[in-house]
Amino acid sequence: MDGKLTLEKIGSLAGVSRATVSRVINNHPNIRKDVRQRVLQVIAETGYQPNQAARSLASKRTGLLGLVIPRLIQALFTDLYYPRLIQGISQACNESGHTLALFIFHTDEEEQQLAAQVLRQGFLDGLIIAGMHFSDPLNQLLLSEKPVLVIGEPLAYPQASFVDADNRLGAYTAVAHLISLGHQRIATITGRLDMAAGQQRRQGYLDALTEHGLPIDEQLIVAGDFEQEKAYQGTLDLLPHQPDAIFVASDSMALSTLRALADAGLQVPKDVAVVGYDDLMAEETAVPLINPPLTTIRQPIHRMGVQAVQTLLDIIKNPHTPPRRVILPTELIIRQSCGAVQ
Amino acid sequence: MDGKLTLEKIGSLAGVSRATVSRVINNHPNIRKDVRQRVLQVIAETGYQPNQAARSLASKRTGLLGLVIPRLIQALFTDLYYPRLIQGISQACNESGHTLALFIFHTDEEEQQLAAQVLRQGFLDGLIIAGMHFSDPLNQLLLSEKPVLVIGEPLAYPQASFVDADNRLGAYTAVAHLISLGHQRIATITGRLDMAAGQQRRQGYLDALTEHGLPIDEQLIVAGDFEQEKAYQGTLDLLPHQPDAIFVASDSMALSTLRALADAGLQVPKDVAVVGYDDLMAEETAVPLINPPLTTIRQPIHRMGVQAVQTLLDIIKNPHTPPRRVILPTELIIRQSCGAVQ
DNA sequence: ATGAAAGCGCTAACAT
DNA sequence: ATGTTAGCGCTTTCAT
Repeated sequence: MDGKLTLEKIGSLAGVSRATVSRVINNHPNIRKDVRQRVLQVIAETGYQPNQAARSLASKRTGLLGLVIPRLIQALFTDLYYPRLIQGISQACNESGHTLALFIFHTDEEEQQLAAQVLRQGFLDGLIIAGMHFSDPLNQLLLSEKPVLVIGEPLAYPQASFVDADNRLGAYTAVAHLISLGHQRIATITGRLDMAAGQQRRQGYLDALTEHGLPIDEQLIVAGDFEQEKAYQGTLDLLPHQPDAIFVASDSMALSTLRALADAGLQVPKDVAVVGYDDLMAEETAVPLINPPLTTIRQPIHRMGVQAVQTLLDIIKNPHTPPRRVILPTELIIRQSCGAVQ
Repeated sequence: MDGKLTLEKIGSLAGVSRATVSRVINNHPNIRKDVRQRVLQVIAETGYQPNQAARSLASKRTGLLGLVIPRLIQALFTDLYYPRLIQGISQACNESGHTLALFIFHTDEEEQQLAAQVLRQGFLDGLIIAGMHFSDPLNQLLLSEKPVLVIGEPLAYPQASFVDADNRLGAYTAVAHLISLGHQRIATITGRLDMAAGQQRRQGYLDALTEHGLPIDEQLIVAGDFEQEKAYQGTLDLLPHQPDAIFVASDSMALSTLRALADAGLQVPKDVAVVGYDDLMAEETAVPLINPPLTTIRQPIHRMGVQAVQTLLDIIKNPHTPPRRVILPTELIIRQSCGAVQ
């Protein structure tokens, strides 16, 4: 009974041609009210669902947006950045009637192999790439004809459209806050410097010191990589230079810093103040148990996801227009680790 | 130059018909070695990519597997269960040459509306549903013709295929462990009892007490819902009945229990031992900072994801066969909160 | 082992 | 405002 419904059949049931039914389904103008009603009626009664493949073949659109997440497995396991991003992206997809295809690459080979396949002809209407770094083989995707939007400014590709949070200003705010609390020897543990997030947060740190007339001391700058191990060691390495505060470029690293300081017998914030970045330790879970609760810069991750989809759809709709550069604001979240509050 | 490549064109370049090229691409047998070579050669040289929509239209397969996650936003924000599950599912999809379409529902309406659309004709080859509860509107998806696999046993639909971890045995193991440590008044905070995970873990708790000759004391059983708030209050409610240990049906709730006990001035594990469930506080992040580190039951979440895809593909390949019931083992992870180690 | 040809179900240009 | 018709690019019988 079911399963064999086609436009043609719906048309004959409604007493119109299949073209009219198609127009009704696709919300074309210039359809008589009563005809539209009748057609919708039949569609509802029969439970007809258009065949997606046929639509795609004829229209050259699939309604599929791809989200590509590179091989930094660690991050996906470790914190809630990607879950929140995906949440935002998914929500925006639902709202715009698109479907989200998720590509997570687990190995370099997979990344190489599948990257090409992601671009399969007529498979995706557009592509969102999250978390690239400079030498990422995913960069090749940026060169395709397909509409692409990157999350996190891709420094090596100034012509690419992207959505990002204001890393420089976020870091600046964090450090300025520490300065306002009276700290003078403010150290930093940076993120990966081959990613915009790492570079720009470092720049914000430097700018804050400079603009407030504090000297830049290279010994107070440790190169991290967003991973915990280096952050732990980096913190220990900083101690001989007696920082009175540390700005750590991610919360995940900041946890290691807290641990290292505790292991060294130092109290936070009494001996050393700490500010993180990301606000990924959700209130509801770990925060109340982390001691002391982490002052940090919150990124509007969910909104970045939503924005990414909206911007991508705009690119799809208006190709051959200048690249989009969307930069969202961040927010200073004050908790105990900076010493501003008890 | 590019972009207009079709089977026909590849065929003429290789000196064969388009049918032969199709066979080569789809690894059909009965193709002369040299012909296959020649065709593959041309494909590689031209960078030809088959048009997905056309393939789907003709073959009635899309290579798309859907993953549906119901509207329990909270969970996605809060812990790493879904990220790990998605990771496993994605990996298995990559390996089998399928693409993962992700559907996250954020509101009830979305769930109602989109659930039908997920079933759009010829859009998905199959469907994985994660984290349903009894009255979930998603249950309607189980009634469709489409191959469906559920993660987490759907108690109301005994004929559905599913993958789950052994909740009952996991809980049993946790409680038996507490008993072996000499605890006598073991309380529990259960999960949602309208989900198998909640019900079965509760059953495991009961079985462990019974089999070890301990009495069941209803006052030591608090109904939780996998959320933090009830767990906090539930823990406080338990205290007058002087439990010497608490088995909490999820790590997330167990954190609240730890907090409540601390707030009540009780020491863990000295005054009260605690065992959680899930092992979602990844070693690399919060664990070292949670005090005391949580003894817990680890679920093979990643493997459940992989298994889900494999089982679904098996169902797609062999329809009209009995439902699959895959139950994976769990593992007791001993840390400090149970008092077994220092 | 290969080719010819018939669709798959829809959209969109064209015609009226 | 609606119908007619020509593909879209592939898979899959059916021949040979």
